[in-house]
Amino acid sequence: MAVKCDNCPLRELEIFVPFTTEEARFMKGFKIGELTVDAQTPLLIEGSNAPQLYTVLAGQGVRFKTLEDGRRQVVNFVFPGDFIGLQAGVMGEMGHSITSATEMTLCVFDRAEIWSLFKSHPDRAFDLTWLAASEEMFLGESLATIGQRSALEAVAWTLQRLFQRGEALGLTTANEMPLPFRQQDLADALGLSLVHTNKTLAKLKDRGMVLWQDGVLGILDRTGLSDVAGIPMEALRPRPLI
Amino acid sequence: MAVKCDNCPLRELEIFVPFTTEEARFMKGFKIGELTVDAQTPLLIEGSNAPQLYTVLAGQGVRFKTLEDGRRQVVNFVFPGDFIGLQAGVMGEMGHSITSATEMTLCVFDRAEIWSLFKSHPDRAFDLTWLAASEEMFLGESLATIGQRSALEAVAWTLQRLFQRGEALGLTTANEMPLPFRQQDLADALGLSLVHTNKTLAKLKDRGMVLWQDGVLGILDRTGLSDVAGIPMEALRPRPLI
DNA sequence: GTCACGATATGTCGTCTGACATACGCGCAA
DNA sequence: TTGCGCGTATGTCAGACGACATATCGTGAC
Repeated sequence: MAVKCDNCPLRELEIFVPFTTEEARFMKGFKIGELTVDAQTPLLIEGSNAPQLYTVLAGQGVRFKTLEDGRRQVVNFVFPGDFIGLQAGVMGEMGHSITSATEMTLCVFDRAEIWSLFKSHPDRAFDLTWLAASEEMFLGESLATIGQRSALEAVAWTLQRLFQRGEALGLTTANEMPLPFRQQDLADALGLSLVHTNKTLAKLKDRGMVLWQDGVLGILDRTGLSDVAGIPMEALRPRPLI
Repeated sequence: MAVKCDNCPLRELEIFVPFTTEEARFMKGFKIGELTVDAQTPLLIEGSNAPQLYTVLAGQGVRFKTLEDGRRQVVNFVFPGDFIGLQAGVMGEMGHSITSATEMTLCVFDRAEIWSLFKSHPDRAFDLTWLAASEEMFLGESLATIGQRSALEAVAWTLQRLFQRGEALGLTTANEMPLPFRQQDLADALGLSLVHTNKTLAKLKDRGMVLWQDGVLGILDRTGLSDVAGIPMEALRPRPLI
């Protein structure tokens, strides 16, 4: 890990969420610095109370829980703009771990400053709650996917949601986006075995719907994929940025 | 549905969260009234933007999502003290529906007042975020349960968590608590078929661990159940009340 | 009383998914 | 070059879970 500030991609993000000058000044004080980590680096650990919170500026990661016997559940995938450490920030304990999947650049905040945010910037505090509620909503959908959908439906649904997120973030070019995760990560996200996930992916590939190779996801048949996934292929609304 | 105020169980709840006089005055203005509904009454509908939010004063309910083809995923069970409608309150849209399982008494709030809460009562706004983060944490655990645990483990885990919640709320007497849900609700919560849920429950009953009959859950072997569930059988921390 | 309906219970059989084995390609180190 | 580890791919077999059928019990309508 090394703190650095060059080549900062923050400008990109400011396109999405324009700050007022006062807000910018406050957030600047809120911000401790920037952090760049390598791929496969643990950022936050389940059960810990991290003193620092992050906003992802670049790179991707994985949120996951580990059961006592080693089984792993991927709770969500982390993308630029995501806020990391909210649970530690308000509850004093993370419910899951977070690890980078690629090199990541993070905006670092001080946990103790959350209070001042609630006191002096209620609109930003509201955004924080919005993020938490949004995450809760997504987890509810994931629950429905894992609980109710078949393996084929679940994989199609997940790839579609990932691509929708990519589109909302401008990570896509034509019908492709970077997806630097392993099949094992997807399997752990869906509660499927690695082998069955692989075979299910092969089925979607055979049907000419998706192509996921070398860390790049390609959507070849949007409508077909939507039919299998059971949700319309529309883009997502933008999220507030903390 | 009928609004009434007699026989109000609010006193009970105030034991857990003492308000300052100013807070009490504010919350009193925040509160519109009380609502009592029969069992099996829809309270909030997925996708809707309810003008009113609730805190559960008495009774139990179910949060659930419905897929296009009718499949149902129970997201969580609702107990006294739970806040209902947060997603509609901050995002303008519910991600799941909520239906009462028993007769329920609810404290009614105005959705529009959430803003004033953030502006003038940052500590209460913080509690709101705490609740959202807490719910997110629980959903993460549920994901891990549905995704990773076997049917037997999952049922044991759920019954244990339900009993822990009951203990934290003072709903338990000795080793029993009211659990007015159907086996179908549990099945939909775990992504299992009704039949398999029934057989799994029978297995736990045969082992002398639990007894769930006539809306009453009895824990006969706490340590045995904990072993199967894979989590220690300790009580939960109290939650803030909105 | 009796009929219908919902919830729970239990058996049989089929299938979706997991476990295990094996193979291929690639990057990396000796 | 050779060997090793990691991720991906594919086949066979086994098991957990779902689908269907059926039965019991209690409640409510008539």
